[in-house]
Amino acid sequence: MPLDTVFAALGDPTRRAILAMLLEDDMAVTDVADPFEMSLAAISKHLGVLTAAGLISQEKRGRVKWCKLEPDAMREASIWMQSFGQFEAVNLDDFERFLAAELQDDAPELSKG
Amino acid sequence: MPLDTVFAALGDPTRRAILAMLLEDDMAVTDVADPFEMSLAAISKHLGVLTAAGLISQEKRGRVKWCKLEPDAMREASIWMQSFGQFEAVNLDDFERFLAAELQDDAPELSKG
DNA sequence: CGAAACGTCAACCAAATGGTTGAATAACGG
DNA sequence: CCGTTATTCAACCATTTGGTTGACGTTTCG
Repeated sequence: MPLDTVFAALGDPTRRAILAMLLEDDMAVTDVADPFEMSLAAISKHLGVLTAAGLISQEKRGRVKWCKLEPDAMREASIWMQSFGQFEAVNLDDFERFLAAELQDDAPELSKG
Repeated sequence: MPLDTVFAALGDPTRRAILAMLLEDDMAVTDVADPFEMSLAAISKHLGVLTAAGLISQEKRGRVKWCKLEPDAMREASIWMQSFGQFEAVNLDDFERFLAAELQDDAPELSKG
């Protein structure tokens, strides 16, 4: 069941941090591991979990294995959550304002004040 | 970290099934357990996990403990996910700050529009 | 009162998870 | 070729997870 693996994968803060990093750019395994205070092997395992969940893909070029975010994998899970529609547009006003500010210029200091 | 517990809770199919049941109506623990082929104690544990994650609440009236869906708990997780699927352009740091601010003032009116 | 229903607790178990280390494999680069 | 870099594999370990059973406290009801 993809929902099982996707949600389980997202349940770990290290893996969410990895996804956040990959949001900015594709990365090699070693570079993904760099900011973390754990072994490369541990990160390699986390990447395996993310890959199994379909949240990222890995492609080997030469001796470097590139990790790439696969945002589509979250779609099903996201849709499942939204089916609990009761929780109503998560403050969509605030969210849209956030997005507008975000997409408008490069680095808005929105949390300021 | 709420995201940890929410995602981890959602990673189990039994617990997702329970949430789906509670979508229809509040239920007593025994009735929640009924359709499952596992012990009442096991379901009780699952309900504990869901409660710890804030995804449901439990209120005891008489000898019956009623379980109620708390859809708000999914908001943060849902927003987090949507940032990947649809809004790759957002700055994740800003986004985390937005989330923090958003959740700080206690579930701003989400009642339907 | 005494029995049954509701639910949790405690002890236990197997399997999965998240981490470690050290050796192994593969590809570059001098 | 040989050393170095990139990554995984294998074995191991501690902890958590998801389940079981049986005993236990409450509340309801005949």
